[in-house]
Parts: sequence; structure tokens; C-alpha cells
Amino acid sequence: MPPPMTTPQPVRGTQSLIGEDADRFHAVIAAFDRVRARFGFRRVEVPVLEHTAVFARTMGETTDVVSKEMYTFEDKGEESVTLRPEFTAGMCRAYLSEGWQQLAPLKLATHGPTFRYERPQKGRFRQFHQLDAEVIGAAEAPADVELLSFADQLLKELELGIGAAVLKLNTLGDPETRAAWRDALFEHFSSRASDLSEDSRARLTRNPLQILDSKAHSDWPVVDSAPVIDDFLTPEAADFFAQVTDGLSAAGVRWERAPRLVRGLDYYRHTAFEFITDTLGAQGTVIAGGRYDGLVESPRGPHTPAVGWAAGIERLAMMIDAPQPERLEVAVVAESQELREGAIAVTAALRRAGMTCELVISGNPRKRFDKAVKLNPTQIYSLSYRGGVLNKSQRGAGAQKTDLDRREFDRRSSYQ
RNA sequence: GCGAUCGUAGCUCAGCUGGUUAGAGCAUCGGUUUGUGGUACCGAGGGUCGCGGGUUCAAGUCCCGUCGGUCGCCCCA
Repeated sequence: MPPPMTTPQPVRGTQSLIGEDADRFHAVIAAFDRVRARFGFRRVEVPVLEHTAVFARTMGETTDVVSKEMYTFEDKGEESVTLRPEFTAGMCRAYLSEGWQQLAPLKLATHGPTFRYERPQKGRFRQFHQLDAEVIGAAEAPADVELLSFADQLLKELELGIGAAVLKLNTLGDPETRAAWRDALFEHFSSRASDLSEDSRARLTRNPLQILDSKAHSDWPVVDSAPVIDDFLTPEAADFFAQVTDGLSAAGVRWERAPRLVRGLDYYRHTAFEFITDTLGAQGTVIAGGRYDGLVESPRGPHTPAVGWAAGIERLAMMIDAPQPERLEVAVVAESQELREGAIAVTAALRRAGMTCELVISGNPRKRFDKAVKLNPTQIYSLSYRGGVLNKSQRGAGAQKTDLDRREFDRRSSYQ
């Protein structure tokens, strides 16, 4: 229990944004939505809250995310529910339980908050936000190309700069390929277990593929000499990967082969990818995804091939240039009390005409003009009495086009 | 879960080897001045020094714990 405090504290790992931070955040979402529409991905909404089984089953009970990072609790109906730690599971659940199957193949996009109980650090929060894109019910390589082109175009429009994020691409092949490769890896790593780090030795029986992206330097020689998947690809799997890479080249998407990029869970097939950056410290992954043909059907669902990716909004927001802040067009100032209603009338007319407008009619009348100046508007309309005479002035650049007509200004500001 | 580092006013910070009623700039509010694209001066409000305990005649300062921020490990978006 937190100790009683006079001022409430935010929950650890959550954040509230204002100003430039909020602008960055929404610039990422705006770009996503723009590109989304152009690629024909349908906008969908799925719940933040799902039955715990939705995530536990699809993500694998032994995953770190499921075993120790989920916000899981019993609701008042004594049902175990979980705040989503990712989107894919909920999207698939909706596909199955909301009758979306009849619309397949579906290109879907959504975004929103996701939750993971982790130690916060740079680019990592307990409540964080993701962009998500999925193609469900499409088994062919063009779907992968479509999905990756979407991600690539999004990054281009965010103007991260050349080389800021590179696409690392790999194939995990079909189940036959994967099983053969896995066996070969197991054999390779078992024979050299004594050279492996403690972490990697633990992975050996649980998931030998994960040793491939071990960060322990001591593992690197063993990893470098490990068998590569290309030697195990079935002709079908090799053809699928070739279609993806040819498609990407045709679409003008730059990529790099990453033969050690893997996914731990068995339902991943064929395409696996990450957009990586070195500008975010330890959290280098900005977009990650892959093909998960085996997910929906396990343990008992219709065979449903699918590909998808998720992106971290906060991570992208940290990488983009600061967006232009919304510029105030007009500040209307009443520099004495009896001119307030006139100022209100002018402001109302300007806002109805579609202009962004702030009203400055409170506080010390003599300081109101300075207050207006600090709002940094394009124009200032001020109403004042000077030497007992009503003085109306419009100041600022570019007045002609957006200006309230002079006569209209006079009429409105004379409101009694 | 592990490690490092930091918590003083709304913000950015100062505060010496512990020593009177804890300071500055900015911001806010008020007064005078100026009189139209960030005037100048004066004044006010605002802090149980993150929280709890300990050492001491005396703790913002030293010690322990705890909560939080930041960065890294792990994992991931």
C-alpha cells in the first residue's frame, strides 16, 4: 500500500504529456492514420481488457510477458481479466468471435495503450502505446510485402532521417524447415554447451533459437559458427522468402538480411522482421513483427494464416523532429473593463469564421497586451481607451486574408 | 527480478568540512512606469528540503530503509 500523501503520485511507468511531447505523440498517430488509409488497412478498435486466457494461450505461458509482466486481476464477477500487453492476440480473438472471418482476407490497423509490468527506462513504460497492423486470412507472400511496405512508408513519412531505422529481415521457414533447423541448432549448441553463458544454457532445452540473439559476448563465437537456416529451407519456404524479398525490392523497400533474427514461439512461420535503430539506447526495436500462420489454429481454431507488426509510439515520438506547435492566429485584448463584451463578440465571430482565437480580458488591464504578446499570435486585436477615446487596432503580419473585415470588426466590437 | 545514479518553490538550480527565521532566476499575481510585437522598477503568494526512521547539542547536508525519476542488465514495441 502506498503511504498516504498530500499530492497524488502517478502510477509508476505511466506518463502524462503536454506541449511538445504531446505534439510528438500525436504526430506519430496522425502519420500512421494517413498511411494506413492509403494502404487500405481498415481502422478497427479492440478492447483494452480481455480474458486472461486470450493472451496466456496465444503468447505462450512461459513467455516473460505472460509469466511476469501482465496486469492480470479478478474483476467483480470473479473472472480473470488482463490489460492487453500487445494487440495481436486481441485482434485474433475479435476475428474469431465477432464474425470478421466472413470479411477475410482483412487488412486491419489500430492503435492504443498497452500494459506491461516492467522496470521503466528509456523507451520503456508500464503503460505504453502501440501502432498495430495485421493482415489476417492471407497466406501469400504479397501480404507480407504489403505489410512491410506500410511500415516502411510510415517511417519515411515520419522523416526519421537516412539510416535512422533499418529493416532487418529473416525467414523462419515452414514447420518442416523450422524443425530441422531447430534440431541442428540444438545439436550444435549442446556440443558446445560449456562455452555458452548461463542464460543461453538455460535456453538450450527451452528454446535453442533464442540463443542466436544472445547479447552475451562469450556466446558470439559459438553463435557465429551455428548452422544457418538457409541450409534447411524447403523449396516451398525458399520460394516464399524469395517472393517477399523480390516484392520488397520492387516496392523500393530497403532491407538487410538478419539470419539470426528469430521468434521463440512455434506458430511463427516464414517472415520475421524488425526495424532497428541505434538512437534510442537500449531499446533499439521500433517496429517488430512477422507471419504467425499457426497462431489462430492453436489449439483449436480454423486454419488462419496472418502477418502483422506492432510499433512503439513513444519510441517513434522520441525519434522525430519536433512538430510545429499549433500557432495561435489571433489574440483579442480588452484593455479596459467596459470593452470586455466587445472583445467577446469579436472573438466569437472569429472563431465561427474558423480562426484560432484567444481572448485576453482578465487580470491587470495594463498587462493584458503583454499577456497577448506572450501567446505569440499572428495578429493582435486590441480594444482600449486612450485619452478617453475608444481605440481599436489590428496588428500583425498577413492581415489581409484572414483578417476580420474592418467594418465587421467595428460592428462587433461595439457590442453593448 | 538485478545494478548504477539522482529527488530542495510550478520550472531550472544554488545551499561550503552538519550551525540562526532555506535562497536566486524564470513563471504566477498585484502596484507604479511605459504606451503597442516580449519596457523598467517595487512588492506578494508559493517549500513540513520525496517519505519514514536513526546518529547528533544541532540534519537540506551524515547513516539505514522506502517510494519515485533517469540510465543500464534481462526482456521487449
